[in-house]
Amino acid sequence: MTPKWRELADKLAEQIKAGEYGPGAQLPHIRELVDAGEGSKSTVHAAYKALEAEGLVTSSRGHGTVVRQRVPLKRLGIDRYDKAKWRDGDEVAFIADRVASGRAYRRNEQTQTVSLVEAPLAASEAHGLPAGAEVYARARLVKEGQQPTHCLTSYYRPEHVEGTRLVDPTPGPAGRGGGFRVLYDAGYEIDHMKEQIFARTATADESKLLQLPPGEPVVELHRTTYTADGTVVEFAIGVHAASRFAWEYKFQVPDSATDKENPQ
Amino acid sequence: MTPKWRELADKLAEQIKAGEYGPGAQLPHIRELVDAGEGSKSTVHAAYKALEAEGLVTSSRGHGTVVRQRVPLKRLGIDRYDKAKWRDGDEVAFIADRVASGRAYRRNEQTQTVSLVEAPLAASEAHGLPAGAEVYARARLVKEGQQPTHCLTSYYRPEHVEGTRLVDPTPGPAGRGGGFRVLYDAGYEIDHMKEQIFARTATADESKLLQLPPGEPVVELHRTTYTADGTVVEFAIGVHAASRFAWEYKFQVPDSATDKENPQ
DNA sequence: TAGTGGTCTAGACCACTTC
DNA sequence: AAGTGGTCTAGACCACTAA
Repeated sequence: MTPKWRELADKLAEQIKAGEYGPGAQLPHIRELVDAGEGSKSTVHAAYKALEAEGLVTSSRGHGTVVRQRVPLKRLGIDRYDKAKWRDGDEVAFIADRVASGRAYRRNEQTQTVSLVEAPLAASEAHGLPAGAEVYARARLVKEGQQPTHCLTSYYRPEHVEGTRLVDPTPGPAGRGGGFRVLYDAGYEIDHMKEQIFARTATADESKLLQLPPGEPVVELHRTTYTADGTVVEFAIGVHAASRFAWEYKFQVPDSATDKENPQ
Repeated sequence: MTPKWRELADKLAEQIKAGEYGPGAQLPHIRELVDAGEGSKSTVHAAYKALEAEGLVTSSRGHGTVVRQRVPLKRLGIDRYDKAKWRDGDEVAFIADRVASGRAYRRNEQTQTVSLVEAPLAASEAHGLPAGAEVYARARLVKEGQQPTHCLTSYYRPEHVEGTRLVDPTPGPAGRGGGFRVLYDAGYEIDHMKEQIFARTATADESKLLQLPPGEPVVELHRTTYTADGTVVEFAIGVHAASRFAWEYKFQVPDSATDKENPQ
């Protein structure tokens, strides 16, 4: 037996997908549907909550229930790390990202804090340090206009960054060229990377920080950055609002029969 | 004002994280908490639903509410496509996956259907076909024991696969070596790939198919497979239960200043 | 102040599982 | 039959927004 609220939710979802309610359109008010005989207030509310969980609508008190705008996914390819962007030019990496994607840059779209902390487990493992070793953590919250889109925390070994402007706790991007430029100037040129990606629902804290509706998925990205000799110079953890990003990777199909030194 | 059901859910979540309720443990029955003064049945139920949406517990009628087992993330690296697995050996690709990860293979863990369909938009674009062109769709649902973990639909151009055993609608993997082997035997050796990844909440249909609690995140994977001359021979869309998989990619940091023919 | 969604209750009833 | 979670109602009340 499919519940009544499910049937109502499916009916509305179909109407939304059919375009009967376009992005930004108001859905019928809860009390209207109650009067129309769709069930009690709790039942209609349950249907609306399901639609919200499925990412189709957002509800807010005083306003009503509105069909969500779908922001186009920002595609993240590996050219966002192009050395030319942060080594040769004056651009800060993430500004280059904005320019490339045709979005305007505004000040205060990124805030950062730097501090010496006990490394989280994943960070100490990536750096090959004992559990609980101290590392520098550079945390930033990145916004698109008013709306936070993701937060990113980089972990550095103290001996790699002490004395550089990376550990200067000034808000804003880490100066010209960003973090990779600072490492480059300190003699650590980045060479290759490993990215690990998985999705989960946001914790209560993250929902608040990224201003997400409860239950929204986030994508967690673990990025390990190496120099040519294999030294890990940065390990970063990003938490991204899943609705805003897609990742893209291109690679050769490996062949262990002929390719004894396969990079992966 | 944080609602009563939220407070109860947070209290229980903390107890779960503290290990007071280990994996597999029974949470108090709804009616017990009602009697204990935690609120009405609906209120306690709302708290339990929240915990379920957060992936901490599963409820089922007749049984009760039980703390979820955390299955370790299966890491998907690009070696899962290793040519040696499907070209040289007898292994079907996904069986090789199981062997590599130390899991037993059982029959009927994959079902498949093959049919000639109108290409979905993403598939026609990937193949460079006009919208609505006909393609072969090979859809399979992959399970881990009883539990479905992901579904995967491959789209092929008719001229690439007609007359091969790929379009023979027999359940089970596409014979020895799987789909890539069939293409190889037909003269299309795969060479490189593009994978696009993003996360979203499951639709109602997917929740049912993958047996996920409502609101669970899924990861959608778009895979485009090319031969050496750039012909697209397969475009696949996968929908994965987010709690079961992580993706891993390694790559060189690009440098457009020296590397004019950058692959990405 | 009026209208919106959100919470909560008490109790009836349903669907499923186990005994 | 007994016990589990799930659904549904009718109505009261709360929190927030807009005019």
